[in-house]
Amino acid sequence: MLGTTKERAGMPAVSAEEGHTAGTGTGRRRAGRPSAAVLDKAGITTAALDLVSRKGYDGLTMAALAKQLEVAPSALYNHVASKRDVLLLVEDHLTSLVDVSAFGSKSWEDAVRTWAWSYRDVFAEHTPLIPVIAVLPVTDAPQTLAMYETVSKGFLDAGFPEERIVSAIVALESFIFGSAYDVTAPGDIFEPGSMADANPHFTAAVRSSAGPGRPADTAFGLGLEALISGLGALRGQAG
Amino acid sequence: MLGTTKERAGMPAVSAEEGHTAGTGTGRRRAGRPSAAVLDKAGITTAALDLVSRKGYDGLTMAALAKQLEVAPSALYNHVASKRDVLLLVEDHLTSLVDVSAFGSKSWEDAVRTWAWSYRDVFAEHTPLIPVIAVLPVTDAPQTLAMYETVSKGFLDAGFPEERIVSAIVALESFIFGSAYDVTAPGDIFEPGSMADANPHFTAAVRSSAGPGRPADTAFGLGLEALISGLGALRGQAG
DNA sequence: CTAATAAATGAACGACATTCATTTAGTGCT
DNA sequence: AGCACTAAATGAATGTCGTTCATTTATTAG
Repeated sequence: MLGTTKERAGMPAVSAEEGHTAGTGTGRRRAGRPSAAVLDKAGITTAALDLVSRKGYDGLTMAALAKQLEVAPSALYNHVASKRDVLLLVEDHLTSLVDVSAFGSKSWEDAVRTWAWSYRDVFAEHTPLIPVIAVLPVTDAPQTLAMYETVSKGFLDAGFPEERIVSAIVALESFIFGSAYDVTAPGDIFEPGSMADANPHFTAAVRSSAGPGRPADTAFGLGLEALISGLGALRGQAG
Repeated sequence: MLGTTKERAGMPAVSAEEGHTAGTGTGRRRAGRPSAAVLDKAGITTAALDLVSRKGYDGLTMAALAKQLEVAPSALYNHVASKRDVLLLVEDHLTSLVDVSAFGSKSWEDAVRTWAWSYRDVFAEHTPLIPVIAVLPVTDAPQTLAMYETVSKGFLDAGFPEERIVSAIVALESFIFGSAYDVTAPGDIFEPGSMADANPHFTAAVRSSAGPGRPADTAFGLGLEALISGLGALRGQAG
């Protein structure tokens, strides 16, 4: 019931832009409602993104967020119900950064490729969001919904049977989310170490797998091309 | 430096089995080292699994774990360095439940199918582990390493070029982890709600996507078959 | 004008993971 | 045997974090 009426994503003038310099402001605000609202969802979102980019997700605490916005932590709860809500705001903003432009201008294969790589790259920097996203109803995430709309239309126009589109997108998305983790994994994650002798085939496979570019990119490319050709075969079929 | 010498996974007699009845024991243990050790890694692992199955991952706290084992929370830190360590113990145990038996007895396609479904099913019940696993060096996880060994050998025997095996496994695993989340997602996660009108193609796709069985299973089956046929094409090729 | 609501402060709470001093028991060395 | 060292437990304490609540002040609706 709180904060439902006013806030829009229009970034109303100043507060969001100025607040997070967190600088040399003379003193604290006195208690009570200020004449101009200090917080809104857009400002909270950009402050959270800023904080994450500087301090990582460990640094994204309600207290740190409040400090950046120069408010008391409890003030945040007039605009979001929980920290999870903050993460949802961040997630929805990030989704708007995913490149869906190739749907409509390129072939289905190229469009999926562009979209998937972009999607993975965006969330590879934000893996702590993945457990939240994956169980998140899209209802509360307009940008996410917009992305699905564009992608769905691309699949439909490419001749996909309507009943299979959601499954195909979910399959791709699952692969994308899982792959986002790989990007941040340490390079030696598969080093068998002292147990190399007991696992000879795997050890040999690891040793011989070095190629150009990041291993995570190689694996992602491999899986993505497999999915594209496998799923592409559904086009033009009956349900 | 602590607890490195003695403990093995051999489940030494009683402690692991009896401890977690947490029942009508008369009183507290007096301070100081007990004659027979109360804790070991195997006991901690089974107690953690028990706790998770009864209370979920929210219920898996160091305090609750200690209570189940009838020790003080700080006693746990003589055997694990952190809660993350506990999660690693749990993860490695779960990996041993994944069915790799089809490698060696069935065709490569059938073996991958069996393995992948089993792997997904096991971790669908344990999604909070996924962020931990995904970045986890296999060195500390012998069961996990053993699984990779079996799968690697299966790929090699099926004619996969050695340099591609790790990438292929990573691609499959990424898909599996991502898909595990879907299983636990709410059924109405894709309901566009009030924004249905603004996203007609996606809304139509969602409405028409109802089929027999769980939606998560449909999507997983679709993606897995695509990956199997796409990756299977690598067999017998040069690197 | 007045009641309701929105938006801020600041104090407090309850979990939780983790650390530390202390106590007691086993182990290895001479 | 005796002694130092280490292992394994208790119990108290700490610091962080998300969240709630009473209170204050300003805006808005009727």
